Order: sequence, then C-alpha cells, then structure tokens
Amino acid sequence: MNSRIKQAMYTSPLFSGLGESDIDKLTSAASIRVYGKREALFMEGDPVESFYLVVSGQIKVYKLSADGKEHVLHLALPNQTFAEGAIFGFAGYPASAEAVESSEVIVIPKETFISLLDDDPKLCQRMLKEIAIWLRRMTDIIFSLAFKDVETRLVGYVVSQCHNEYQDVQNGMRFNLGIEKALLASYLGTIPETFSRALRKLQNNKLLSVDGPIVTILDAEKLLSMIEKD
Amino acid sequence: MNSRIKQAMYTSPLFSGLGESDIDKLTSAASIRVYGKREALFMEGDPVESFYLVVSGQIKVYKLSADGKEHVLHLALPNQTFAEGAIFGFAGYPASAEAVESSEVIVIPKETFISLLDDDPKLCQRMLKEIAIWLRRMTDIIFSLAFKDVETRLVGYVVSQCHNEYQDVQNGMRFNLGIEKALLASYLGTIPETFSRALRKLQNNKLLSVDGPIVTILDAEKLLSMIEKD
DNA sequence: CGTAGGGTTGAGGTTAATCAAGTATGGTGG
DNA sequence: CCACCATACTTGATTAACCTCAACCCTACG
Repeated sequence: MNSRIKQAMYTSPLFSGLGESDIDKLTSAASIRVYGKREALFMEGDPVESFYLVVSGQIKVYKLSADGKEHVLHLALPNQTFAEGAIFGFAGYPASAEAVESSEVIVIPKETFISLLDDDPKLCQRMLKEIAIWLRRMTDIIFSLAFKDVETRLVGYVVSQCHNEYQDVQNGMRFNLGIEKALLASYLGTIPETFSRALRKLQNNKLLSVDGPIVTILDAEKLLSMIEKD
Repeated sequence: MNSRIKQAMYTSPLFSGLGESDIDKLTSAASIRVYGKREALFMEGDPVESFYLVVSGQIKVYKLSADGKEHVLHLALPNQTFAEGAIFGFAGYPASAEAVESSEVIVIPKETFISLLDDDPKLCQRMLKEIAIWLRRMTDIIFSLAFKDVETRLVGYVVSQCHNEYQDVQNGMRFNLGIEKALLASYLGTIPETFSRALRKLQNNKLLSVDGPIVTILDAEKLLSMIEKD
C-alpha cells in the first residue's frame, strides 16, 4: 500500500526532487482512496484539509452556478496534482471536485505538507513554480473566454492535445479526446449543443474528422492559423 | 531614495514580515522608477526579470488579442505587487503591463528575491499565500465570464468596491469608480458601449445612480440579490 | 424490448459585439 | 475668450454568436 503511494509520488514533478526522508514522512501521512464514478472529493467552500495526486481515473474540478450549471475548470489525469493552490488560501476550496470515472487518488494532508515546506526551501520553490503554471493556465483561459469564439477555443484544445501526444501537429494525426464531450464542452465554457455544432462545422470545412472520441487532423495548417496570435 | 523604497516595502503584506537584513538586501537591489502615462513596463512574452510594487498611480495588466483588442486582467493600485507569479514561470510574462497614468513603481529583481527565498521559508510561504490569492481571483473571474451576463458582473464589481471602502453595502453609500470606464469595461470582459448600457439599465431600475465616476447605491438589497450564489 | 445516457440537430429568442453617430469636457493655440 | 480638437462616454440600429428548448438518433445494457 505505502509502496504504491511512494511510487506514485516519484512520478509527480512536485515530489520527485524530495529527499528520502521527506518522501517517507509524506507517504506515512498520505492515504490512497478510491472514489466511485460521480463521487465527490470535496465541494466548493469546504475547509481545505488536503490536496490530491491522481493515480488512475479522472477527476473534474468545477464550479456550480446558482442555477445548477457547472463549469469545468480542470480535468485532473493520472500523475497530476490538484488543489495544491487551495492549501495556502484562507478560505475553503474555491471549486468542487468529483470523480468522472472510478479513480484512485492519493490524499496529502495539508498540515504535513506545509510542515515540510518549513525546512525545505527547494520544495517550497518547486511549489511556487507549480502554482505559477496554474496561474498561467488561468490567465490563458480568461483570455480565451473573453476573446475567442467556441470554435476557436475548440481548435485550441485539439491542437494542444495533439501537441501532448506528438510533438507537432500534422495532417493525418489521430488522437482520442479522452474526455466525455459534454465535459469538454463545459471546459470550453459552452454547452454540448454548441460544442457539437462547432465540431460539425470543422468537419464540414474539412479541417478534421471525428469518429466517436477519435479526432483526425485533416488540415493542420488551417487549424493552426485559426489560433495563432499576432 | 532608498528610504522611500524601504518605507513602501513595509506597506506591502508580502514584505512586511521580513527581517531588517532582508529588507536591506531587497532595497539595495530594487529601484524606483516613474512611468509616464501609457508607458509600457513590459510586454507579454518578454523575459521575466523582475516583479513590481506600485507606489503611486495605476498600472494595468492586460492581454492583447490578435486583432488588437485588449482585455484588462488586473489594475494594480498603490501598495499592491504584481507579476509576482511570473517570476517562477519558465516562459516570459503571461501578460503585458502599462501605466494608466503617471506612476511610481518599485522594481524588484527576480534573482535577488529568489535568493532570499532560499534562506527564508517563511517568506516563501507568504509568497505561496500571495499567489494562492491570485489563483482564487482568477477562478472567480473565469466563473463570472462563463456564467454571468455583463450586468451581473458589473454589479459584482460595484458591490466589491463598496466593500472595500465600507464594511458592508447600504443604501446611500457613495464611492468613486477610481478607474476609467473603458478600462473597467475591459476588466469586466466587455466593451464600453455594452458597459454603458448596463450602467444605464441599473440606473433606470433605480438600483444605483451615477454621476461621472461617482456611484451611489440606491437599492442595496436588490443589488446583493443579483449576485448571491445558490 | 424498453430504457438511459451520450450525442446530434433544428427552430427561436436573447445577449452582446459591431458599426455609426452624437454629446460632453477639457485642453490648446490663435 | 473663443474656435478647434482630442478624449471619454453615450445612444441607436443592425448583426452575429450562442443559449434554450425540444426532438431525435444511437448504442449499451438489464
């Protein structure tokens, strides 16, 4: 059990630089939990007691509007941490989290982690870097919500996913969305209907083709030209 | 000169807990600069060399779209720091910054500051807290862009400003927007025309009255009910 | 075979961006 | 002191994006 936690920690950039003794301290304080499909990890406003490292499955981080609509801020995949930022805030979690599918998650107690920071400036700085990445991600999201239409945001997502799997984007490349379309719609700040139409339009224009969750790039050049800045 | 810098540092929550020697080190590495109206501090993508503490004036932090439209992410006022997050990233500044009016700014070199972090875990943690606040701010902005209409976002701003000056929001309270309306429009993710109409509508409905930059609360209850969550 | 969940499509309405023009104000130069 | 201009802001008409609601398709599955 503990060895699984330990092993998982080494896969995360946040912990990989830690010394043996720190890893041990964290490992013994952390626990591994399985969340069933649609089970909640925490709700917005809950007091922050821990942050998380995904081992398997998918965790969605989202906010609910007054009338029950949800906006997905982030989808955490295996080897990713989330809610690291929240442990330094005063208030509760700024968003809610729930398992999209059955997921294994390592729960790292806030206090244990913070006490490590006292003695390890390097860890603290790695943490700062980690949070800075979030910050950039957030500013990018704000920007795209403020300026780009749904179609462009979708293309941005497709291209970035393609970058993840291959190094660049070329015609004929093929990848799995890896995420329910309704979830992706919400992540892109829209609703399934509008998302679906945007996808249809890209297919009609022969920029890409879609078969279920599989996307094939047909016109990399045009796709890239849609999202390029200045 | 140095004494002004020192004094300004003590007013910022980020530095106020620092020891005498650290403050001295920062003070001697930092410089104070005056930026004229509309002068740029840095552009998006520029290599990050420093972060900033505003002494006087206003600095807007914004992103430009491909076709030249700008979206204001933040307006930094006296005693506030900005771009702290950027100094931990790998890439350049994620946004641009420019003086709205003639402004005095303390420039704190990235390297000097980071070297302090090595020896001072407390400072590092305060930094983490500071960035966590940004993170929350960002998630709130994303949420409101995704879900709320312009009018509601405007009311949210009015109420939060009112909270800044008074503790709560009551009929008859009066405050200065303290920011150009076009800038505020951009900050709210819209354009001056739409902003103006939203303000007009609130006046017509007798929720508030506006005289130039002066806003008077007329119906606090209704305003609050517009923004309350769940 | 019936139902549920994920996804798509269509019609219609609302919000907000665009385009165009107009008002108010303050400063500048004659 | 006034004409001129720039800037900030406002207003109106038009258009485009996208949300809502409703229906429908498809596949999996009990």
